[in-house]
Amino acid sequence: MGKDTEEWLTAQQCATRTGLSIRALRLYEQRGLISPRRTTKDWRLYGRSEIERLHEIVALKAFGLSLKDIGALLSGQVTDLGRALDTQRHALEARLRQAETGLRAIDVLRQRFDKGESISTEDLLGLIHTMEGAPETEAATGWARYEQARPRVATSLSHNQMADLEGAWQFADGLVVRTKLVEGKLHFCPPGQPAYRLWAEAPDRFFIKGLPVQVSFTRREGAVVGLNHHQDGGVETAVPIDSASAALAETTLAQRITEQQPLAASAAAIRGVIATHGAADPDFDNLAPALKRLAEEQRDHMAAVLASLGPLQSLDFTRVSDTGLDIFIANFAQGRLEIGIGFAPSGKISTLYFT
DNA sequence: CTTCTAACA
DNA sequence: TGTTAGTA
Repeated sequence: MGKDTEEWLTAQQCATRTGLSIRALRLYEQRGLISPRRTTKDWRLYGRSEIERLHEIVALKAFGLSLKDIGALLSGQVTDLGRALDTQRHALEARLRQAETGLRAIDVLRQRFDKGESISTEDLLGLIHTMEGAPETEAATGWARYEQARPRVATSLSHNQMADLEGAWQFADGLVVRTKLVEGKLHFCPPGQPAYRLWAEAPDRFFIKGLPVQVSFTRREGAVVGLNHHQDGGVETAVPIDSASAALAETTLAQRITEQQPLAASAAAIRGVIATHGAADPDFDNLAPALKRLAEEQRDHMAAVLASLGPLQSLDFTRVSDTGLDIFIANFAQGRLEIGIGFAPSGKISTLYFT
C-alpha cells in the first residue's frame, strides 16, 4: 500500500468536497468533532480520515442529531446505535403525531372558515401552539431517554473526589434520599429501597448498574449544591439538607407508610386531573412545573386513553407506596387504571403516574 | 489570492 | 452559520 500517497485538502477544497462551509469546518473543529493537522503556517489540512468523519457528521446531522449528540457518538462514548435508532424513531413518531393533531386543528378551523364563522386570534394562537410546541421537547426527551439508557463504562474516583458527596438531599416533592460512603464506595439510598451502588463515569457523575438511572452532582465554587437524579428522559434536582431535617422527613414518611392512609387532597386531585384531561381546553395549573411540561406533552395521548376508558365510576385507595405516593385504582366503564399521586410542599401535584 | 483568528449579526 | 476586518 502506498504510504505517502494520501491527499491533503485545504479548507476550501475540503469544504467543496463535503458540501460544508469553511465556517462549519472550523465550528466542528472547535466542538472537537474533527482535528485536522496544520502546516507550519497554521493552514488546516484535511486527510482521508477527516473527510470520512465529516461525511458521518453530515449524515448524523441530517438524521436530526445535534452537534453535541454527534460529538458524544463519535467520541466512542456511545456504542449502541440500535437504541439510538429506536429513540430517533420515537422522536419522529412524536413529530408525526404532532403534525396530525396540527392538521386536525387546521381542518376544524377551515370548516368554520368555510361556513363563514369567525376565527379569533386566540384560535390561531392555539393552532400555532399545537404546531410548534411539543416536537422539540419530545425529541429532546427522546434523546435524553436514550442518553440515560446507553451503556456506560465505570471509572474509579479517588476518595477525595467522593468525600463531600455524602449527605442527605431533598427533592421538590419533599422526598428525602441519602448518599453514603460504604467502604469507600458511594451509595444512593432512596427511602424504602435497598441502597444502590453508584458507579462513577466521571467526577460528580454516576450511574446505577442495570437501571437507566444516573445521579450527578452540581457544584458552585467547588461546593456541592445539588444532586440530580436522571431518569425517564428527565432530571429531578435535590438540594442538600441537614441530618435533622432529613431524619424528620424520613420518620414522617415511615409513619405514612405504616398508617397507609391517603392524604386528604389525593382523591379530589386525581378526579380533577381526569376531568381536566377530558376537557377540550386542559388546564394544568395545579401541576408542579416539571410535571406540567410532561402533561402538556402527553395531553393528546392521555385524552385518547381516558376517552377510550369512558366515564370514571369509582376511585379506590389501595396503598401508600415506598416513596410516599398515594396509589389508587380508578375504575372506568371500559377498564381500570392504577394511579399514583404525590404532592410538592407547595401543595401542587408533583408526581402522577397512570399504569 | 487564500487562510488565519476574533468578534459581531 | 454567515460576514467582516486585519494579518501572514
